[in-house]
Amino acid sequence: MALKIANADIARLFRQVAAIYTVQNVNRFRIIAFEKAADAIETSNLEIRDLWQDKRLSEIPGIGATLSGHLNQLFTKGKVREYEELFKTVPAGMLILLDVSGFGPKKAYRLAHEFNLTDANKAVDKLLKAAKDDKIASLEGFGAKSQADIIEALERFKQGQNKKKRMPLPIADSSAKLLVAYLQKLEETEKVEPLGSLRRKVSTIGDVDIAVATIDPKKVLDHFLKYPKKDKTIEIGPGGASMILDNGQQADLRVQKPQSFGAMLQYFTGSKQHNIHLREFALKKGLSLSEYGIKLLKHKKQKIMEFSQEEDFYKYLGLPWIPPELREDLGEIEAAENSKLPDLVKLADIKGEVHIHTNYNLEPSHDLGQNSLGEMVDKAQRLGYEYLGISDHNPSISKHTENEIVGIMKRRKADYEQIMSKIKSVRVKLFIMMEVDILPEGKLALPEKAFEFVDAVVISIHSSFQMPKEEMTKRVLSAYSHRKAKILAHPSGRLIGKREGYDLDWQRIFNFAKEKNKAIEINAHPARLDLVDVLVKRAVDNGNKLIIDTDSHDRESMDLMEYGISVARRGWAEKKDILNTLPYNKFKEWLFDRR
DNA sequence: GCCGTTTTCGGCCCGACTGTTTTCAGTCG
Repeated sequence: MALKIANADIARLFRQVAAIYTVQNVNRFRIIAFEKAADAIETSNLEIRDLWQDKRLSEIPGIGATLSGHLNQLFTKGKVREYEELFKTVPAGMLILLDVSGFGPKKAYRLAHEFNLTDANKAVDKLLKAAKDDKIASLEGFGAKSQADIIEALERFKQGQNKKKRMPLPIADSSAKLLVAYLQKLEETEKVEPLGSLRRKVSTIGDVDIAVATIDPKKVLDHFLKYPKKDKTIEIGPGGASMILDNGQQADLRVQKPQSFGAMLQYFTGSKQHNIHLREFALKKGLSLSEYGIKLLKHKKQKIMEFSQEEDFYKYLGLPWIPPELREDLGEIEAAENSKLPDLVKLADIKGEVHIHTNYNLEPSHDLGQNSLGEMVDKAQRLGYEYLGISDHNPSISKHTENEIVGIMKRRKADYEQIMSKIKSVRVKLFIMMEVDILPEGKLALPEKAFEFVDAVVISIHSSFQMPKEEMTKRVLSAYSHRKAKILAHPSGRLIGKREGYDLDWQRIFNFAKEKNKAIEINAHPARLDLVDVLVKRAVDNGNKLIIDTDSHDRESMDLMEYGISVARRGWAEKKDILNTLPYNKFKEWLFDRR
């Protein structure tokens, strides 16, 4: 059994080690190695302890033999012997100060040493008092301003204002779209693009970052700061500005002249690790990259080459343009070099979806949808879909007898068929399906006789989330084995920022699904975005078929398909990997396959 | 400490900003 240690805590530990090495002046590349590993762990969408259990630590770039050994100790014993020794060499307060913004290794050590901050719990208060007693300004290398900054940073830290919460992609993206539309209204705006994690379509976003290409930065900045949804301005500079929106999100704008917009876009899209790798790649070709463009190393005096298009920036390096969703340093640069970049699935490839709820009342154990079958079909038609599968939640098994449930199911099928026959000029074909709970013992919450009235079912877990991995895997596989269970919905059960996914042996799930021709769902619901991108990539590599659903409980939610597409693209999925890109006949063939 | 279709040894990204500085160190992204 692995001790439950979160990624954030492991990353923090590695950064503490890096900080101590920094003040000890050890080889700086060893320090960078710890920091790089911390970055990789912090941004990983998988729990490191799961990877450790599955012996997949080597998949995390930057974790080699030594750090694997350290993690081994950490998960089995709760601590790392080498680190314990290291921690004894510095005052304990130093490590706390590292969490305060503006404090790096040198400052944290210097002050912890100077004021003898050996008690971690009292370090912040003790240092704050020293600063207020005017004891820092007189130290060499410090001054009145830095003392005031320290006081402010420590007070903010005490109020717990250090950590900024990340929000689900769809939430940030809807703000970004409004802001982009607003910026486009200005004549001086030549181009607008989101930046950073927003452009890479990461599942969780910190700030809304946007770039504008313009010959008149001042005018664009003024326009930005007059945004009606602005709450307050944070800062203004010549190259950009930041504001807080009325929904509490932070929005940053960067302005750049059109002729060097491409290099800037590339730089601020990231990820950090992608950019570092790309610069190392460029160095070998004698080129130095920055947000301003490309320099030739042998002609130091030469003017920097500018790029208005990101495509040209990559092209100059001898690479095809790499889609932002792939820029995570997970092999995309090598793939680009060898012309092996995937042809990623697109929203326009989608021909239907099958995890849709209506307001048809079959007395389910979970929530009903808000719109009728007719309304949902109408929406599907407007989206240009060829087919729609209705997967209402199963009737509550505690409130009904088996015979009652069979009756409800029979009536629902008849009602749905009648409704469809009455809708004029309907092109969308209907699949009558159901989302069925996987009960704790691995049975499906639908009587066997009721399966006669569905084409296929989507199965999912809505209770008993805290089971050990082995039991949970058996539970899912048992339910998945039903001949009509074709789709495992929101497979990890995670709720972004609220609930971690449950423990599953993914390799076994994937292998089973592949063998039995079943699908793994990418659920596009804003709070879910589940399966996560890294597991999508693993499934794709494994040869699995996936399906992207919105899990809509109202017709507007069907527009959220694009976020499921984002997850699929981040998982390197192509059209051929996604079942609901198939035309109706092919899709039906798959849905009714009972191997 | 990590990593490898030019290396199992010898490399390892780039620049902005800030404060305390007369030329740079530390922090951040």
